[in-house]
Amino acid sequence: MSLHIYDTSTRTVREFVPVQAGRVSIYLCGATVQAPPHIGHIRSGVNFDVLRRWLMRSGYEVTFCRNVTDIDDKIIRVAAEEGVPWFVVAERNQRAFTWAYDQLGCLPPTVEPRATGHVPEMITLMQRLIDRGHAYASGGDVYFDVRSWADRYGSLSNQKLENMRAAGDCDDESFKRDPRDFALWKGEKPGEPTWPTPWGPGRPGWHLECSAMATKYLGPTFDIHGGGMDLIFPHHENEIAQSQAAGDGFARYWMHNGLLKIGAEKMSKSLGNSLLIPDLLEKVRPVELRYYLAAPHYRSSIDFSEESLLEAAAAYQRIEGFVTRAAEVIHDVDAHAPLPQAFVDAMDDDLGTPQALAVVHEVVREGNVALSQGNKEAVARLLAETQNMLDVLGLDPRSPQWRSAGSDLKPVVDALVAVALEQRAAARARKDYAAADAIRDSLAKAGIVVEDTPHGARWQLAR
RNA sequence: GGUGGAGUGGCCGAGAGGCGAGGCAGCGGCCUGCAAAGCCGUCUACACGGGUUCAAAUCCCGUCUCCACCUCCA
Repeated sequence: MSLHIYDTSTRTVREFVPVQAGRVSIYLCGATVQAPPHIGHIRSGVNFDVLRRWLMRSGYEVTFCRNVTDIDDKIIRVAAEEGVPWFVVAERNQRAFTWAYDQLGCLPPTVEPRATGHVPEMITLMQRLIDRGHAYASGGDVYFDVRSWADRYGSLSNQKLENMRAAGDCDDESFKRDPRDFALWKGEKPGEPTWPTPWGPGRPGWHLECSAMATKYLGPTFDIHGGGMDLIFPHHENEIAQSQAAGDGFARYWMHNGLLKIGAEKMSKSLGNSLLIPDLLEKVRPVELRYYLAAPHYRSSIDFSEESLLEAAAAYQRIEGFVTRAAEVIHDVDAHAPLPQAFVDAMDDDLGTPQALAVVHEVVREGNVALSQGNKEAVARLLAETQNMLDVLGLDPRSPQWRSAGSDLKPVVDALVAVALEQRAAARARKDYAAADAIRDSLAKAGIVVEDTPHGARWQLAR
């Protein structure tokens, strides 16, 4: 089986066939940088990072474009409230997003274009739409004419034009020919930043930037467009309308990740129930948070709870424990060892990470058995399989990404703990268990967990 | 009103006609000086009511509950 993915626009699972053999182009709707990211934003980043890693592992060369929309109503409003220029807010929040993506081990995008850097491309796109009779300038704004595209508008979200409500995305609706028309460009308003256009100064509306930037970096027709399910309508519907009405093929597959809920309600900036990344990283390590986000299927919603987050951390520690113990025995891991077929099948079936992780856990169990039997050959094979599977998911505990900071102190601590462990071993040898346990207890108080093995004691930091 | 999705064991979370995914927690055992880790075994399921079928968590009909989107959203 080759990769099959669920395509929102056809509502079916389709075989993935790229435009160009061996290459995949992906456009992911990133952030509107009006606030710092919450866990739901980062889930989207992690889900599509897994897609990207799986495509890379499958031999594709991947161009991954993740945009930043750095101008919109809320950014302007927040800036006004703070009494700072709009770009101060945008830059600050973009940095927060970048930090969070990095923390969670998302590979940096191939290109990360910003809306305000692509006004000329937007102007070109608007001109093309006007020339073809699908857009019009009115009252300083530029609108997309949905009735000129009535047959196809609504195809992604499976809705009919007559069932849609008015857009309400501008101050004076009277400039519109139809209330459902949406703004490509918003005319100048007092106190707002502007860029010059043939139709007067103004700023981008939401939607236009993604069409302009996707086409610029990926071409008029590209492979996969992704984002959260809440973007299906209107954002992605409008992107399709703009691009296809202008004559571009646009995305061939549409993928949407499920939303993060809290208490059965969607997490959203506007609902004020956001869980921010720094707060979560006080409870679990970044890699454990990534496991939590990657373990359920990407199209399922996740109902956040601290209990399930901690469970995920425990599950990850089980995997990590095997990798750590096995790596003490096996020093050369074959990064090109074949993946278990069940894992490949799970990933090829619309990124079935739950089943893929079940395979990981099964291999870990086998690995633990091999480890206790001292079967080095089997341990080497199972460790390689485990690490290669984890690498696809961005969860390999041995990758540089997850090596704990301050590791230059590790040899020092190791030597100090070794002294204590020698004394404990001596106490145990003379059956002075009180003394042995006292040493173990005092190490535990220092955050060091001691485990006895047939080959001596080993230690690690408590989590 | 329109569109889409969901309800699975104590908990998380897959699966989509037959063989009980996996994890967390619990219980029993092995191992251990005691632990820890690990291993083995084990308990508890498919919202409800009908139907189809040799066989239904899975298909069909109906019902209930919940969520998302229908121009702020990832």
